[in-house]
Amino acid sequence: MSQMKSEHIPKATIGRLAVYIQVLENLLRDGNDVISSEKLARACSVNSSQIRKDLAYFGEFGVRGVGYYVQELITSIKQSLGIDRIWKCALIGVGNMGAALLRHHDFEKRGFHIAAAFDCDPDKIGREFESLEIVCPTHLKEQAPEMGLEIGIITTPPDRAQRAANHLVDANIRGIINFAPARINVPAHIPVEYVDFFDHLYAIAFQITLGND
Amino acid sequence: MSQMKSEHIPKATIGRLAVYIQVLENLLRDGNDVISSEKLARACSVNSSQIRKDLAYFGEFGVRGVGYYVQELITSIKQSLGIDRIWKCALIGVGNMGAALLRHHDFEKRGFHIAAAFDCDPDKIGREFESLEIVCPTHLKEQAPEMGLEIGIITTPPDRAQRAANHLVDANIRGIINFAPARINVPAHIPVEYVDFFDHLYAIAFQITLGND
DNA sequence: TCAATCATGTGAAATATTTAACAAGGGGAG
DNA sequence: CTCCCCTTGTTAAATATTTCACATGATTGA
Repeated sequence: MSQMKSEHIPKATIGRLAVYIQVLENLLRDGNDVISSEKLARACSVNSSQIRKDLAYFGEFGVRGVGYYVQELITSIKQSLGIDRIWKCALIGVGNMGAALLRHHDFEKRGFHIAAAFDCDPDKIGREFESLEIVCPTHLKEQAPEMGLEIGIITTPPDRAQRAANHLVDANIRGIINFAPARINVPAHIPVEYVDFFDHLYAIAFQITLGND
Repeated sequence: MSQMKSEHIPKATIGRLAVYIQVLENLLRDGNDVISSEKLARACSVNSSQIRKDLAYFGEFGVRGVGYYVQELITSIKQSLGIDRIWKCALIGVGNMGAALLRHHDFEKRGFHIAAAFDCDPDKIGREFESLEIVCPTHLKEQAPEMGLEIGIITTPPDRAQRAANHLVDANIRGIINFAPARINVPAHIPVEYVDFFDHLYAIAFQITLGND
């Protein structure tokens, strides 16, 4: 059980926890059982206090004078993030991006099971893709509770994103990942994350350009 | 020419500029010619001062008493970010993710042209994918300058990411996007961005879990 | 032309995050 | 058992970012 202190947790901390997991899993694969915040910090390119502080939001996972047991720490971080279980997801929009995500089997590996796929294109409805029958989004409201769908993944064109969001909200989904390049409006209690990897390309372009002025 | 003040620019600002572009382009499509920071702020779910301050790093793009001319602002932001031109990219690792990116034609639309694809798998070398011949990464060093490749995209398995990075560095690439779930080491003058959309899934899982404690 | 209005750009105040510094505590050698 | 070493967890200081508040300048209408 994670010994959670209920302080406000910076969003940046959550992002770094994801990095720590990644690095810790690679360390484990290489046979490291124990690691100090100092060494982990170097591997993640962050400050070691940062790591200790990030972890302190959730509990005390280390042993003074020793460091952190890698496997244990991975487990603790996953518990803290709430990814020590399977999350069932509904995907809306089986276009390029949607199809790519359905094929991308890492979802399962990482604990996110895409259990249903929706699309409003009549040509697609009824067809099977990656052993999932494509269903009309109007059925979301009835299927979501039946199937226990909790997270919605929007992969529609931008002008359909809001409609997809409405369907998800209506179906009582608890959180949304939006891959469509458009902002959406949903009730405040439903968290939304926007994914657009062009952000990162822009960041690189900017940094390169900056260096050369 | 962007009237750039050389102050340090927060990374978060770059991320928001990408959001502004997205929202502005949708506004333009809907026939809005002019917009105030206040209205844009609401559409982006940020504070209006934030927008004015973000833009102020790069120049003065608005008209007092009026607001911003949407098309002009888009152009100015793109200039500021250095994305008012085509960037040529080299992709390494034609697996699931790499193939998906090669098929994803938005790259071209957004000004990032994947001009060459590399993979060290002998079965893949020589084959054509999306009208690109897959080449052995050892040829990067000779092809990069010839073709003017500037940005490297790593889509290898995690244990191959560092080797891919080394090839890119050796070929004098100027920036790297790493989709592989592993940290890489490169000289400090080469910017690296890590892309992993599971970060966002973790963030959603965390926020949902938090709400229910 | 002048006043009234409006929204920008910006310096100063309020927050938030990161880093540094160290006290607290576990482990091992003698 | 005690002392010494090592690394954590945490408080306090330093930085960075965001928000507020308003002076500045452009536009419009009388």
